[in-house]
Amino acid sequence: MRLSRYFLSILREVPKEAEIVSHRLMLRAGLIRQEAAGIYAWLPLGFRVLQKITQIVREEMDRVGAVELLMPTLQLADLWRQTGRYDAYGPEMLRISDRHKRELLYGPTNEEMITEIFSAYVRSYKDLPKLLYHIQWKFRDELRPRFGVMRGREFLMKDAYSFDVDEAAARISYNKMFVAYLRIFARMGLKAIPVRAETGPIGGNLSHEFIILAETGESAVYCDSGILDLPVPGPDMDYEHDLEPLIGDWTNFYAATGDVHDAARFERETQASKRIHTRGIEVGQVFYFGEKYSKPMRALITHADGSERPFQGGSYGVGVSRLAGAIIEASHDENGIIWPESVAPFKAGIADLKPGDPATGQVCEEIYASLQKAGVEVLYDDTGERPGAKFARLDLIGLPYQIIVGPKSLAEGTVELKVRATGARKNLPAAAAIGHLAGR
RNA sequence: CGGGGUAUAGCGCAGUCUGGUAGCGCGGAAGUUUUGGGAACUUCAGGUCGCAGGUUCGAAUCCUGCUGCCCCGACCA
Repeated sequence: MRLSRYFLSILREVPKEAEIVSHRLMLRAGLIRQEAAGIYAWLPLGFRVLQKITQIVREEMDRVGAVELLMPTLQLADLWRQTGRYDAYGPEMLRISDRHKRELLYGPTNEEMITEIFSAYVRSYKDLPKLLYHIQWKFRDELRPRFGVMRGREFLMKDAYSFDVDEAAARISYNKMFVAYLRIFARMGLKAIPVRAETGPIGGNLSHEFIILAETGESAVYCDSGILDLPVPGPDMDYEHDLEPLIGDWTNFYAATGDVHDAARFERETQASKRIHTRGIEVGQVFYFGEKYSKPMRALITHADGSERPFQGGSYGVGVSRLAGAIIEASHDENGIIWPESVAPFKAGIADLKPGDPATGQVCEEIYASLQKAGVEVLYDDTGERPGAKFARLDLIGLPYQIIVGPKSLAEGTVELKVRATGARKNLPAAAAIGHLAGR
């Protein structure tokens, strides 16, 4: 993409309303624009990031055998009345009525709807287990939205739902999702740790929150450093094997957020040298809830013995739009964002330091064409800005690599390749720079 | 929802106390000189001063009501 034809407007000054670093950088780098409290438009550069995050989530869901569908944002109030949640939910639910005075709501979640859909088609134990998911915008009318997309009112979520015949089977589904989550966050360059979460009135111990570590995170985190060194399963992970031992590895270490932290237990279970106290951001939760929805909604499964029983359900959320902010919290410096390559809006930026000069222009064009041909996503700064402005802008938007083409290095037959994360630069011939980015 | 702020050009702000017909910086446009870490100068464009009433010869400024937005707390993916 040529920057001169793109739609990108960066801000030099910091918008006043933004308190935390990710919010400031997202506004400054032209990723988002606030349209109302907690409601944002995703500008082209930000939208690309959102798409990258979405795609990683999608790939990992597909890998565990989850099946994607798409449910609407608007739901009928009557559906929620079946579980009593319409009245229980409170003012966080955005209630709407249509021209016929029919009561609707903008969905804050979809358990009722997926249960209704599932039970309309599936009756037999032979059809289980099933995992379904969708990636959709949701709305919660937060009293006080803040932190940009980290806590908006409208937000993009991946919600997965599991359907099983009994608790033992449900646990298998839960474990699959647990492992998929480890992979999702690792692929985004994040250190994520599962933390045992409150399960509310349902009971049981099958709920974990996934916290990514970021020093500017919103909640305190206490954990055993051992959990940070655990290897995340690779893409060849066999999800059909027994995952209990693996889950055990990840859940045996002490890990807690500030609100549930037990200092005495922490000291008892963790050696002093391995105690870590840092901060983090919740980006996902996995949850087994049994018959919470299937029972009141009479979503019954016929078992082998002829009996009919509600299915055992679980739900698994990932805050997709929140992740965009969370990744920045975890990866930035004083000059701007440092995108992990997997979610970067473009892999590289090319800067022509002397726009109008035939020599630098031609080399830039060649590099641009070659990278495009090789399928490398690249943003070519072909504008007439001065070098300093181009450097500052590229650093701010945080593309992993910068190819800097200026008369100085060109006189020696080289261009400069800069790695955003480390600041490392080296001069090398254009062909070598292309080869480096295009992979062998 | 309690407490505290704030609203003036795309962004950051001054002007409000003491009423007199709107200003600065960034950003945008044009030109000249520049050109390896957010250039300098000149010129230009851009505002129903959040909205609605009221007081006044005259309101960004004073009064009343409303709304948006932000911060702290409680709450949350």
